Amino acid sequence: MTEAPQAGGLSDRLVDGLLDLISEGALGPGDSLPTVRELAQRFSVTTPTIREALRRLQTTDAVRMRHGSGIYVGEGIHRKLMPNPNSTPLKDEHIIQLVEARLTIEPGIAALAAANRTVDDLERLARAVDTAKRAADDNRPKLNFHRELAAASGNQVLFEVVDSLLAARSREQRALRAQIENHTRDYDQHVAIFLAVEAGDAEQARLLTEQHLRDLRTTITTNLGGHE
Amino acid sequence: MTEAPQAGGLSDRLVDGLLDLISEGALGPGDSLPTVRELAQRFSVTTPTIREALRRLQTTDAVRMRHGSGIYVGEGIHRKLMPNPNSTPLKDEHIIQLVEARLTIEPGIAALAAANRTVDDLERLARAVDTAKRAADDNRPKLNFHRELAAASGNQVLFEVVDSLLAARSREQRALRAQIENHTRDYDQHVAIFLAVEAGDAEQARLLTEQHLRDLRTTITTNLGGHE
DNA sequence: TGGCGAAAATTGACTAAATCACTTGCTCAA
DNA sequence: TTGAGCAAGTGATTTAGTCAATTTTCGCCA
Repeated sequence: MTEAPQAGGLSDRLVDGLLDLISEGALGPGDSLPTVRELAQRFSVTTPTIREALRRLQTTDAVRMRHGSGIYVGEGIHRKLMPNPNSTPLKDEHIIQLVEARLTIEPGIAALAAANRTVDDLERLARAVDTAKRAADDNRPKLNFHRELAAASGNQVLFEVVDSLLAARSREQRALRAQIENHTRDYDQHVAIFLAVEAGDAEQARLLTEQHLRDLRTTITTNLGGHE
Repeated sequence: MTEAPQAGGLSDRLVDGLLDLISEGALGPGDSLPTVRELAQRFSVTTPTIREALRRLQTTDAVRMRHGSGIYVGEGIHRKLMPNPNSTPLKDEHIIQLVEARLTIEPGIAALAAANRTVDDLERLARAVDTAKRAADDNRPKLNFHRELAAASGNQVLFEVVDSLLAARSREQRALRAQIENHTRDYDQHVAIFLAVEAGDAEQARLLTEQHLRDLRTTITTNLGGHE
């Protein structure tokens, strides 16, 4: 019956209206939107009101508001899955659940990557393996091995899953992580996984990734359980 | 150079301040927050400004604003992963990627569920199996089998992964889904998976789930790929 | 006494009109 | 060519209200 054109509050409708504006304009990340004042006029509301809708879109990086410059479409506009941008500090329990989730998910992704990787993927994977070694003096952006491995699977959704899991942790565990991780062992295992992916050996990539994450889980649980 | 006492914009600081308010007050979903005017006064800003921060928190269901009633903590406050709340319509390509992602992830979750399920999990799983049959006349909430299966794994992060994947699709694919899915086959396969989980047979649960999702993928790709 | 219903208080939603702060691009001189 | 500085454009925030939905209060009536 009622097709519910009035979904709810004005703010909800403005969010939809802004998303429509982006869709209908075929706008992508980096493209600019009208000014706040123009948007307010176009939707027949005042600036504080359109601003609330823009803040909601900013939360998921659907838009970016740059002071003095303008409003732009962000990378989040195409995203399907994401880490909670309003996250509360993680408890130890969740850190363990995070690594166990990766242990469940990533071996299958490694197998997919071995089957689907392109030469471009291999190049980025190789750079990711090295990134850990060269530390900070590099001018090129730091690449995370597990993130690039997921990208090599060719499935954007799986990439977003892994990216979200990694982001959820790195939000605050950076200090601890640097201490408890075994960088030498990680490097060797990353190299082994890379070689399996390069060779297109899906089963080997799966097994090596599983063992790699099993070791990581052991390291984390022992360093976390004895402490607090 | 970079003295960085100011984390960023005022709105960012207000979001953090509100999250701190929730954390320090040990508030959980359902608990109420001060009124907009009180919050504005407490943070020494005006109402439109605190309102923008509240809208950002509302985006992830960290808070809920109920007109005339008040502001309350929402379920999203504990969430680590979520579907994009400002999503753009999915393309066919992404729908296929979604089911392939599930095919990669869910068999392992089924195995975990077989190992970790409690009697309470089994009861909810059984209800989820039936839900599809009884359609809408039920007063009890509809339970999704795959969501409950993920819950039975005992890992909250894995549950959120599956929940996000399911939510991303169901946002708009409901009409299509009803047409292309084979409900009878799904029911039979759900029953088989349930029995394996109940028996604690992890490998059987993994294999059955893999086959179930393989069938689902075939159904979707054939009904979708007519143009490609 | 019990509860029903209207009025009042509370609270979020939104408007309106400014002012402040940051960016960008332009001009012009060194 | 370079750099400083000005000026216009744009987002950020304030101030001071009005409107609308909910909740509570309390008197009236059965």
